[in-house]
Amino acid sequence: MAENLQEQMYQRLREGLLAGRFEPGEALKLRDLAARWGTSPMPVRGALQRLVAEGALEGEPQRSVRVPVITAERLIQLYQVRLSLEGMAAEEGARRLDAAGREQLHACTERMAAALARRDAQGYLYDNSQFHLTLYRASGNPVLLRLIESLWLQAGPLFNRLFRETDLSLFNDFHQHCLDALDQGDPAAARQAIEQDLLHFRSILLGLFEEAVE
Amino acid sequence: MAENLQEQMYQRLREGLLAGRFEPGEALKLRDLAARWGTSPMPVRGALQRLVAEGALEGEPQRSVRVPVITAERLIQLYQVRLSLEGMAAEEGARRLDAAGREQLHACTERMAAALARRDAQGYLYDNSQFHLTLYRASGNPVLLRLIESLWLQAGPLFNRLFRETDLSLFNDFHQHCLDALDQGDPAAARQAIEQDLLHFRSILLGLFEEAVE
DNA sequence: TTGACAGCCCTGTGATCACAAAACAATGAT
DNA sequence: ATCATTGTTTTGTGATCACAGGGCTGTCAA
Repeated sequence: MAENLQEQMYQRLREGLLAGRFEPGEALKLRDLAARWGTSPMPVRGALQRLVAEGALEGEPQRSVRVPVITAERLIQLYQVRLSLEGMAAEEGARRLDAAGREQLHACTERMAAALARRDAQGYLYDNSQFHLTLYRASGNPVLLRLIESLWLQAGPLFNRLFRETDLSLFNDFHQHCLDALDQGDPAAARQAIEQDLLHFRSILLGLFEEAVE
Repeated sequence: MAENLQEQMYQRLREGLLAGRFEPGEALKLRDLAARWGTSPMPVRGALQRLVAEGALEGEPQRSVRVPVITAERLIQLYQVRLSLEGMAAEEGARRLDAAGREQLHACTERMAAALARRDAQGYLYDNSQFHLTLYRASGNPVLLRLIESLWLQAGPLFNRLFRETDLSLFNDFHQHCLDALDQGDPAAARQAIEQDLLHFRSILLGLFEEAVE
């Protein structure tokens, strides 16, 4: 098992959040979660407060912690920052990525193609995140990495809707462009490919909002 | 007073951290702080964990929380991200800032000049932060703002050295350039001014490291 | 004199309890 | 019927206690 209970609770909540298992607007109550996981409310409290501090949940002082409801406006704001941060991480990562890292990225894209073929959105998204993460990690900037992960967590609650409502054919593949750029040693092109990928994803997510308005 | 104790503890710790009242590498111990502020260890624990989650303190699982020691490498990484994020916030803020906001910025620069004249580094830095904050706030992007504040907190422990060791004549003033750009309605120029300001600050801080090596 | 080991103390963690404020529901008046 | 108000329940917060793991020190052997 892990070191301490609070860390376990945090991981479970984070995982559930990224998988979109919590409804936006849902109130996460201490004693409920504690009872469900068989612990005292104490470690759950810590885990929730940590997620609030990271911006993944929102909680006013004396009230229950809630899963944030993402508006289209907030989604745009989120992606404005993601574009800047992940663009930088991609460019810097492209400069420093070694052969082993490139191999990992190739493996990821192959698995993504396979997942796409078998219409497995969840698998696709998982390897997608792995692809981005390993590239960004190569940038060697932990400050940057922490912020990016924080942003991913904030977008998490939207992904459950992707699983259900999205046509898989919408998933385009800018990762191949990125790989080509990496093999040619062109960091600027790698950055551009990543930014294109993010923009494409953003438009898909924004599309979900327009459907919801109807 | 405030709503709950944990929030008060958090504000006190944050303030002390930004003012550089804690030594880098210093271990912050629950019962010590609790006794000093006259509370139980519980709210202090929450406040410390929150600061760890925000990256302002570092704490391994079962060990005491410590004030991070900033290396030159980490400083460079920090400023790489600050440059990108605050540049974006400045440009967007410049686009949306209204007349009242511009008035506040003018007041800030006047106070900064006054502080400089009376050799008050602390006062200068305070109004400096206010200047940046009001400009960034005008960007209307809370996601961005949260990340920037998180980065400021990470650089906090360095500022106490500025108070003591730095020649005030080193403080240059790129804020006037920024104001000019704002009055002319030129967001790109405003961004450039802010970036110049950050780079200048960065070189001052890096200078402190070279002294320390001797 | 120096190295290792054992003991104690210090420190973070988790559980239980007591409390206050907020959310909810039932009851009453208009 | 609708809204305000009051009483009850729920829910987060803080304190105290019990526990376990790490670190430090003193002692003993080589």
